[in-house]
Amino acid sequence: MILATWNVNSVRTRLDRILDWLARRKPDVVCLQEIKCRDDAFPYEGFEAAGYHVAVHGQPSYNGVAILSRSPITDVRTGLGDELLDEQSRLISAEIDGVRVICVYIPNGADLSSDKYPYKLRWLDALEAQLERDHDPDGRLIVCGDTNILHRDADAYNPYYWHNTGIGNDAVRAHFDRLIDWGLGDLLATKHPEGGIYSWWDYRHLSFPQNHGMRIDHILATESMAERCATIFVDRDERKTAFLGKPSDHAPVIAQFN
DNA sequence: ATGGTCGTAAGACGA
Repeated sequence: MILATWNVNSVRTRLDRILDWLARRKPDVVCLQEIKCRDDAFPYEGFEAAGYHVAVHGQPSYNGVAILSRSPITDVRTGLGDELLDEQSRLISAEIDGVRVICVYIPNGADLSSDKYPYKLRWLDALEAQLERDHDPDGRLIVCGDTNILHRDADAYNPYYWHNTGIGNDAVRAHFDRLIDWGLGDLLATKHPEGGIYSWWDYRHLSFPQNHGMRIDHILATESMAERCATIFVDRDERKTAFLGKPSDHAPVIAQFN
């Protein structure tokens, strides 16, 4: 099974590029974030014609997540069971071939003085509660998406810049630690502990050509899935403008499981 | 290292 996660920054603007990528990479499961459209505006037809089942949890303008799968999707669930947090569409999960796949778009958090920062902490609390309540670290589980968390200094060009922000401060890193402690492995960090591999580059400041990026898109998995992971990489070509036109500011992360 | 870019949707706002 090939599984990918990709913050596409608008699924409608990026549709042709995503379909071209699906044809080339042939992933079995794709978790999309920032689709930025309502459920009824999602381009189902293109993905279904490409052979994918689709589960969507949309929202106009901001946020929105979806799962694509070659195998049938069952038991779709959305949100965190918290009225305030579920005003924003940031979580969808489904059962696919006996694996629970949770697709997340964790809040950015912004500056620590912003009210978006406590919102992020509340969101992470609720995610951890959902794992405790509904899932089993001994089961087959993948949690992936745009986590908006810089977990290790090795995962950013300039980690110090992020240390006093909602992306990389100690409190947010401690939340990531708790996900690991619960029983999730960071598959890319396990395979490539040296770091220096990024999944996001700011649109500004020529960040991508200079490789001034950060790894904030993760594929986390319980041990029974982690041990089946053969390869994992960031598909950097999808961040290139010259390749197929306007890219998202994120590149896909792709993992292959035996 | 963040004025400098995007997407959405029609002027900011979020990232």
